[in-house]
Amino acid sequence: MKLSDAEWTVMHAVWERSPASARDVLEVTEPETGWAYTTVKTILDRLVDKGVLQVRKRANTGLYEPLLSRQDARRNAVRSLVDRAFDGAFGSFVQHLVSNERLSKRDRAELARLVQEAEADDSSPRGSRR
Amino acid sequence: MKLSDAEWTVMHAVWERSPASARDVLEVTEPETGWAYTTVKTILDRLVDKGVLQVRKRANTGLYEPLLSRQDARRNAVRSLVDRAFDGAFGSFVQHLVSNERLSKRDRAELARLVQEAEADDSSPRGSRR
DNA sequence: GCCGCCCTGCTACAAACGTAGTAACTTCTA
DNA sequence: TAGAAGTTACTACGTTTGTAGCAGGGCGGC
Repeated sequence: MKLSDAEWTVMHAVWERSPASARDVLEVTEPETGWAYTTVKTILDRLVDKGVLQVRKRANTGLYEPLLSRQDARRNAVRSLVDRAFDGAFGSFVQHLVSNERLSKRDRAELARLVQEAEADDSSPRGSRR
Repeated sequence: MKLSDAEWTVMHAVWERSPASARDVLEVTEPETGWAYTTVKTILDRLVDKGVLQVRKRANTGLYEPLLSRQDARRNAVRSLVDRAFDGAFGSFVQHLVSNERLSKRDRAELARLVQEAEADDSSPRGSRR
């Protein structure tokens, strides 16, 4: 499932506040976006249509909850980027990151550390996942 | 500059064949996309409008050349992803990659190697970049 | 019980995108 | 040089996205 810019913004708010009313979302996003209440509402509705949010009625107010985790959304986004821009090759992507993005020293250290950790973790028989 | 899916596809072809005629692009993309000639033409024109391609007339045929390198396009795309999905935090992005994307053992090794390389390179006084 | 406020459900509308057709013009080629 | 074949310029049209207004219905306070 593909999220647009505005949808990402709303989703972040929902992930943060879930279950969140439209007003909750507005409160979180308004400072950044200056959106009208109904704008938020429209986006929420579209997200429900897309099946990525679920709505539960509490009195006359809808409470929205994610059906897609932030992590999964991120995974999708990364995959999509890799597909569009790196011809689906995760390797090229990684290579680009390390050689063409300016990682701060800290990022790089972090990256190195995490790689190590992941490496260590690798013995766990978690299965291969396509 | 933000590229759409179709635009990425065309750009890849142009990067590969530059300077490329519309027909060149069609040849490259057709197997994948099944596009009509005019579809390619439309996208090329839009890319020229966006200022990311340049066209030079050769006889009655336009030859297109990138004004944006693949690398820069990729950088933009990565930045945009980080902004949308990771709240602009490159660190979280990197963290996500290593802990939540399934890197193959090879990717991971690659990653580790590249990190090291980059690290070694770091002594060059290239400045800090915001 | 009534009123005001908030919420929802619809509608709207311009820009971007995906995809393509048509007409006219240019350029080989026989 | 006239027709064939390719190329462009323009138009088109449905969908998605960004952004929001309006009208009507319900709920909480007085």
